[in-house]
Amino acid sequence: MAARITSDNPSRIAEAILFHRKQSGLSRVDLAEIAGVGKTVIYDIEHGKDSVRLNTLLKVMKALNIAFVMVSPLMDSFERSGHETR
Amino acid sequence: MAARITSDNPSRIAEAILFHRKQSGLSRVDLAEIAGVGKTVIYDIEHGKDSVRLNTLLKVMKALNIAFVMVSPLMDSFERSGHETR
DNA sequence: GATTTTTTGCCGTTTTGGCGGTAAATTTTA
DNA sequence: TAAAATTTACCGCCAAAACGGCAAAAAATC
Repeated sequence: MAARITSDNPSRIAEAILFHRKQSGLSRVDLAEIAGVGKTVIYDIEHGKDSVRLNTLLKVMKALNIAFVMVSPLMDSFERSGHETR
Repeated sequence: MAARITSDNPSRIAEAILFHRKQSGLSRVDLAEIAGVGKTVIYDIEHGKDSVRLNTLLKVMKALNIAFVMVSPLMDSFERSGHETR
């Protein structure tokens, strides 16, 4: 239920996006339209481009029902300091 | 141990990064140098700019020991289809 | 297996993120 | 509480991300 991504292996994002798109039976154009982005950036993401913009990736992830989660040892106390998880 | 971020509330990234930087006792310049990015982008991230580039954010997150995780119902079968979590 | 339809790959243009420099604000220290 | 040191805010320039358009490749249909 979780694919850990670091700055060492951001290319796994590519694989995950491609996998989810295929499972959803969508073409790149379909996904681009649903996500509200251009089709080129879908191509870019699936080819491991890690310099895509965060908001663009988040839109694509949302279209594929993938959540972005930040994990760290300090995150517990962060969330307790007034920032709930919705 | 996890802060869920969606494309609806990417501004929580800002809060999380700020919190971690402060806990680490780092100035923006310090963090920028450790992460290997410019100081301006630290400012941008902490001010909720969600159009930063993914690789830049990943560098900053790594410097703060924060992992990026993708979560979805399909992720289990994705990981079993030949893509292990390292 | 030829034709049609769909999907993918990539190019040129426009828009914008990231950078260093510098000023303003804040904090520290004497 | 004034001076020094540190941190934060923001500007203009340059490199590059995102876009639409179109060609090539692949898949579907007959």
